[in-house]
Amino acid sequence: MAAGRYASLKEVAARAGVSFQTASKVLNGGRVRVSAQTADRILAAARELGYSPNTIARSLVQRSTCTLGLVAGDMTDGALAQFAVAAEQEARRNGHAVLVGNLDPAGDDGAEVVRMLLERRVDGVIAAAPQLEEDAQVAEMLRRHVPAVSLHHVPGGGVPVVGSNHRETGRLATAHLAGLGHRRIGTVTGPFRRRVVRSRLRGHEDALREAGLEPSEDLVAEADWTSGGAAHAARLLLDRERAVSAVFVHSDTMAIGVLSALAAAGRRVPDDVAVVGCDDMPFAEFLTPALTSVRVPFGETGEQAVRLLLRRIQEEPVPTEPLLLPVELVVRASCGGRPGTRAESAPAIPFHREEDK
Amino acid sequence: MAAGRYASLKEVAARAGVSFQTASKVLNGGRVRVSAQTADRILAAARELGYSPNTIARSLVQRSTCTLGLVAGDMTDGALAQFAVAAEQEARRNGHAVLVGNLDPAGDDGAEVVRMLLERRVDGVIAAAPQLEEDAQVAEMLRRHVPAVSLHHVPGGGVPVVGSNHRETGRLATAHLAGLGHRRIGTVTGPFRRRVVRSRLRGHEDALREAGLEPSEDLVAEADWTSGGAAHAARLLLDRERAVSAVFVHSDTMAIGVLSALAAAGRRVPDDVAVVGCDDMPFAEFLTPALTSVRVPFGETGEQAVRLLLRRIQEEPVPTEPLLLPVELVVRASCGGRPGTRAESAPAIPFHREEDK
DNA sequence: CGGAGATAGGCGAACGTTCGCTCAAGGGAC
DNA sequence: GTCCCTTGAGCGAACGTTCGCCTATCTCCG
Repeated sequence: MAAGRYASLKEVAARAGVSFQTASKVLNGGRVRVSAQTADRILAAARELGYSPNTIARSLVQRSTCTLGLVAGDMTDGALAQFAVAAEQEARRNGHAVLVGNLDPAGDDGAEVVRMLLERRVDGVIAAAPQLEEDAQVAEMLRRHVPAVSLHHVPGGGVPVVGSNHRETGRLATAHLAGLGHRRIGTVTGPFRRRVVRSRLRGHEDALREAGLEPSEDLVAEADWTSGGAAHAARLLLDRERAVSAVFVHSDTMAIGVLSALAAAGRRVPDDVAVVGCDDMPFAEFLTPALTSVRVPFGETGEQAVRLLLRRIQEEPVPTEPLLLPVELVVRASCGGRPGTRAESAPAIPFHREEDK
Repeated sequence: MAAGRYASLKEVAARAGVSFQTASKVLNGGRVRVSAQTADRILAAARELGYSPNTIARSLVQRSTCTLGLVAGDMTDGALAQFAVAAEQEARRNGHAVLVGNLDPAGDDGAEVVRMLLERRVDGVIAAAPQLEEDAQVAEMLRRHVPAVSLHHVPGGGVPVVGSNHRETGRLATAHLAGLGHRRIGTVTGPFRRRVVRSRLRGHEDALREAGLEPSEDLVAEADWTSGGAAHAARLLLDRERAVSAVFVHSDTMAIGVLSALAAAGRRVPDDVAVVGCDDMPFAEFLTPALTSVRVPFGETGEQAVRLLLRRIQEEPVPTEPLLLPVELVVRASCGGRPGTRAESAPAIPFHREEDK
């Protein structure tokens, strides 16, 4: 019941008959000059007492907690969860723990969350909360006080960005639809105030123009990343433009809502309307019909973010341009194309243009 | 670039012309006897230097980190993510941070993750990883070293359990299907080795018997919580028992796979086969057809888990029986019932029978 | 005018480490 | 037999707090 007290170095040392500093060298220090005998005695004593190093004390003297902070936007979104899990595991492989702060949906508590992390003296911060991409106060805190990396834009810069190629994501999806002969291609987007949304929209328009089509506001419907919001937006889109024959949706979760709205409107997918999502969540393949989607490497992004952050913490030089991982189109039944084919985004990492991210 | 060093109490005190202990009292201590003048000077100095208390040092002397550890199974599962976010926010409201460790899918690194948390001297641990429900080593670590609460069974007990009423979940879903007149009711489950699965299955069988039906192994298909696994299991189920007219699926994510398999087999939902899921994920309402589901209060569970853990940390007495939150059936189109109605699980919290959880 | 009590603030110790310096003993080379 | 070097281990200091106790000054009362 009462949590057993932890044995300290002093207790271990006493039991082994050495000074606690010597015990420290054996148990936690690296290379030291101690006789094998003494070392064995110390190790035995530690084992018997169940010694567990107190990293708090260690942090104090070493001025490093081996802990990273993760500022998370909406973790219930599968995409961010994939990122976060991969990031934590990569951090742990490198001896670091991860302290998580989940923002409220509006992101109003960004400064509070970052302050919490700073007071706990995290060695670095990963910002993964698009709600904060225009938050100058948080940006300033990250710039001034702690090494950081971000999944999204940080006002004023100074924080390396890791992510995927959002513009290419939009381009890939819509180019595929255009390539199938669609002329009236709509899109259901996330909130316009998010840069990721504007980037994907730009890619979407790139693809339209490449196909000789003119972007039209009537074919764009803004939603809020939820299935419900997307269903509503899709209804608006169908009302405005009955001739729409294809839709690019900014996330697979929203695609669920779009499919729902199309079914309710009596449009068959893909016969009447083709649909392409993005993220390529695990469930996408099992929607009805199976959803064509642009795969975004969230897990790999999480690992890269941690690696970059650890390098920054070591004060190694890090690239200043955003590191954008490539995305790939996974074709399935929902667009009426030939399922099974994949189109990878051409360029390798890293990308260099700010407007891509 | 170089992370600015943090100002210490000594520096603040020097600037304000007081001893650092006095500064400590004003800045971090509670009620102290200090003149308003002095306090102002200290506060001003702290503001000017951007003082941020070093909670590491505080933790060392107070022997409390105000940090909780969360051992997470599969965070990419929306249900656990809801739990984790609510738990973290509740912890933060109470001045605690949350350190997360994500298990590998097999859960083989449970002891390693818990050790990492213990070395960081978390004040308590929340176990939310069904992979560990038979892990005696982890159970022993939790029991001996730190206050803990668990979302699942812990071998040997001694760790309070918080969760929802899984047996009732199964009962509610299947009773609804039976009430609609179905006689051949199948179920696609999670892995049998998970207690939650066996509990839900027991509830399912309860409902069958209450309706005068005899449970049959042929109507049970085991899956792995994924859409793909569920699709496969559903195909097996249809092969074994072509007469099945209703299916209870152990999660909404798996229900996606079941709907997919039914569509592929040419069975219409709900006309040919009725489907009920559980979890009531946000997307459930927007599947085609809208999915009837048993709502499980993951967020509330997370909050309760944290409250219980904090009480345990304060050494307040906590109930020894599992705290099981009620679930409710949300009826939608997929079962062919009358959408919009809800059936709440009758009993209030807490439940007392071990086999319920 | 003396003493008690309140008020403001200082001071030493402790928390559990790491780090670098010191010191004793032993061994080999001359 | 002396000197030096290596090896093994001890020791003090520091990291930035909190906590309890101590002290100096002031106020008020008899």
